[in-house]
Parts: sequence; C-alpha cells; structure tokens
Amino acid sequence: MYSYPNLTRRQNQVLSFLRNFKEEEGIAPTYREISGHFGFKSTKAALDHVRALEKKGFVRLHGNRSRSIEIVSLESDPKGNVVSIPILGEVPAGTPEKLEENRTDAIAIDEMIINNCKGHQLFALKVTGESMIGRNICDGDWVIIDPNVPPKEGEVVVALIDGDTTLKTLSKKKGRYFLKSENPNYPDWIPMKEMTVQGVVKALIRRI
Amino acid sequence: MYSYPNLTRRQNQVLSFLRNFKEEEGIAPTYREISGHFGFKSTKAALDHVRALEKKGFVRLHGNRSRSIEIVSLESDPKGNVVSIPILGEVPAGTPEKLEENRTDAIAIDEMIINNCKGHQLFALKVTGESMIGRNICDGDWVIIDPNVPPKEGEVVVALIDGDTTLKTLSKKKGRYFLKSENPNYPDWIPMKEMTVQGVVKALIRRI
DNA sequence: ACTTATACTATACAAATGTATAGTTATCCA
DNA sequence: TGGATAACTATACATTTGTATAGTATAAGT
Repeated sequence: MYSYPNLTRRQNQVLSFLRNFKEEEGIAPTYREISGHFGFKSTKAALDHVRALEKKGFVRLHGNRSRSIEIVSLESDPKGNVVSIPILGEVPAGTPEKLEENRTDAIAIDEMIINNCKGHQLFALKVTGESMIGRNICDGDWVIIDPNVPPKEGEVVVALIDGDTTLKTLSKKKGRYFLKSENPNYPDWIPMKEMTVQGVVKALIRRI
Repeated sequence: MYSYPNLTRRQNQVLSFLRNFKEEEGIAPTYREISGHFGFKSTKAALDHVRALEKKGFVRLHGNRSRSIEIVSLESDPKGNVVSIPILGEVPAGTPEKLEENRTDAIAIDEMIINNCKGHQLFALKVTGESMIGRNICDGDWVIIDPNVPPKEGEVVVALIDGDTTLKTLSKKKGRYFLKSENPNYPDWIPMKEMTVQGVVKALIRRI
C-alpha cells in the first residue's frame, strides 16, 4: 500500500485499514470496529485518528451518521468523473452512408476529456476511411460528438448531407457552407438539397 | 431508471432509491431513512422490502450491521471496466527532455481501449511538439503507455535516450536500433551511449 | 520552558439503528 | 373458498454507534 509522508505512521495504518475495510466489506467501519482492529480500548482513539485524517483532507465525515467515513482519494477518483457515451455506429470519412442508431455498445470516458459538455447528449462514432487524415483523424479512430453546440466554420463535424452521414470539415465558400475532405484523394461534398450538421467532434480516441 | 419485471412496482422503487442514495451519499441508507423517503410509518415496511430484494438476489445484507445493504449489480457495472491511469508528465515529440515522475493528475479510461493490458502499469503522457505528426500524433494529445510489453520495430515508443525522454518510432538500421521522427523537420535520434524503451504507445486521446 | 501535536485510556450517554412480534388490508392464484 | 404474497401500521427493545468529557504519557517544535 501507499504511505503518505504528511501522515504519521499510525495515521497511515488507520487510512490503510479504512481502505481495506471498504474494499472488502463494501461499507465503512465504525469507530468501534477500527478500535477493535488496532486493539484500542477506547473508541476515542479511533475517533481522534479519523478526525486527524479529516483535518489533513484524507477522509470526509458526513454528520453523525453511522459508517459515514468517506475516503477522499487524492489521486483522481476513478469513479467520480467518468461518463458513459453510447457508440451509435460508424461514420465514413469517405463516401457518406446511412447512420443507424442501433446502440450496441458504449464507451466510458473521463469527464475531463470532454469538458464543458454537461448535459449534452454526447455520442461516439467509429471512423472508417482516410478522408480526414489531414486533420490527423484515422481509420478506426473513435470520435466523440457533441450534438448540442452550434458548429463553427473550420470544425470537424458529423453531417447529414442529402440523406447520408459523413465526417468532414465544415467550410464556407461564397457564403455557402459545404463539407471539405482533408485528403486530396477524397472529394468535397456540396449539398444539393439539404445539409444538417448533427454534431461537432469534441474528442478522439485511438487504439494503437 | 431501470425497471425489473420480476420485481414489484414498489420493490423497483425501493431498489431505485437504494441506488440513488448510495450514488449521492456514498453510503447505504438505514431502514428509517428508507421509511422516511417513502413515508412508511413503520421501519418494518422498509425491512420487508429490502428482505424481498435480498430473496430475489438484488441486494445482499451483511449481518446486523448498520447501513450494510449492498446492491448487487446484475448488469455489468458501468464503472467496473474503467481504469485510472496516472498522467506522469509531458513527453516532447521533438527535442528530448527529462521525464519527471511527479504524479499531478490521472485519467480514467475504458478498459476496452487498452485491451490486453491487465496488470500492466500503464501511464499517460501529454505530447508536446509535432515530430510524430506523420503517425497522426499531435501536439497536446495524450498517449497511453504500456511499459510491460516488449517493444517491436515500427511501434511508437517512449524512450530514454542518453538521459532524456522522447516519443518516437522505434526503427532499425543495419541491425542497430534508433528513434525515428515522423516529421521531416525533426531529426532522428541515434543513441550515443544508452537507450531504454520505457514503454509502447497503446492508445491516444485528443481533445478537440 | 512552554506549547502543540500525537496517541492513547476510562467512562458515559443520547441517538441511531437493526430487528422482532402482532396485526390489517388488499390482491392474486388455485 | 382458502391460502399465499404484498404492502403496510404500531409498538418495542437490545445493540450499535457517534460523540463527549476528563485525563495520562510521550515526543516535537519554538
């Protein structure tokens, strides 16, 4: 286990016990259970140690409720700031194809990665094709899409163009929006009838 | 929330409350807190419902200890397959610099992304510089490094070369390993004294 | 020398808490 | 028609549990 230099030997032992107990039992120990483990003959000893840990920011106490010692992890909490994003399907960065909304899987992502997207209905798509290679988006990458922000010129977007979905750079020429491929081997797409930007690419994940 | 067909309407409500309470408060509620929420005038009502949930396998009770209602998750825990990876610092994909191991932050990542790395001591680095642009690794990207796999030729690796750390492609020329930049504007690095590959890039994350 | 922090003991108490017995009402199944 | 199950009320009690006061001993800083 870890040992924190700003904690005393005993405080480290107590913190370690709190961690193990919660890991094994699923709940926090009582002060009497702490005392029992260390052989304290007074519950005050355990109380003092936990209060010292609270003072130093290692645990948080929730009122006078039983078993309410919450362990504050100094390393980023692996559970707190994670959001689950549904993978809706594939999006060709080449020829546009239909995007089916049959949720098969989801991907868990650190909230930090997709900042300022609280409440937005994010989704993920797997990129197929090499047309966005100029923006360093490769075949097989996952892109995280935010459908709840207004798209700006120059951003990489998922767009529904003439009934098909594709991943391109939103561009403007002579006051008219079109979809630009970031690869000279692939064509740009100029909307014939209608074009709807479904979302803006906020993040990218690649397995190597 | 979810609704289970083999649970009654009320049992579903109670299970839902147990889930929410644990989510928000971090601890399980007492039978009186359950009763309070539903307006039960007897704690026996809450006890009966929780015992019914136990009988059907939705919760587990740990003896007669307070706040010891453990929720048994039937579906795969959405937070179960997330690993926390420490961000150790920055790695220049240009001029090599010293890599300090002062853990400042961590990043939570879906286990799926970094497959076949169980038990490996993964870490993350933030890329600075553009020398790996040819492999579509950009300035500002995070790379997830696996130090517990043997590096192969052609893989992108973090290497300690002559006392400095850098991100490059591991290459071989005339039977001798060297570090190749994936950008014509940046030089390759041929080890003078010693070269240690610290790990192989397994994944990449980019905020856009 | 004085204060502060650590690390406890001893005792105590009110509130919180799990658990129990006895009963009511309604619904569903056979 | 009868029995099992669900969904409660009412009351009660023994522990469990958080918290407090008062005190001892040791070491660390200032």
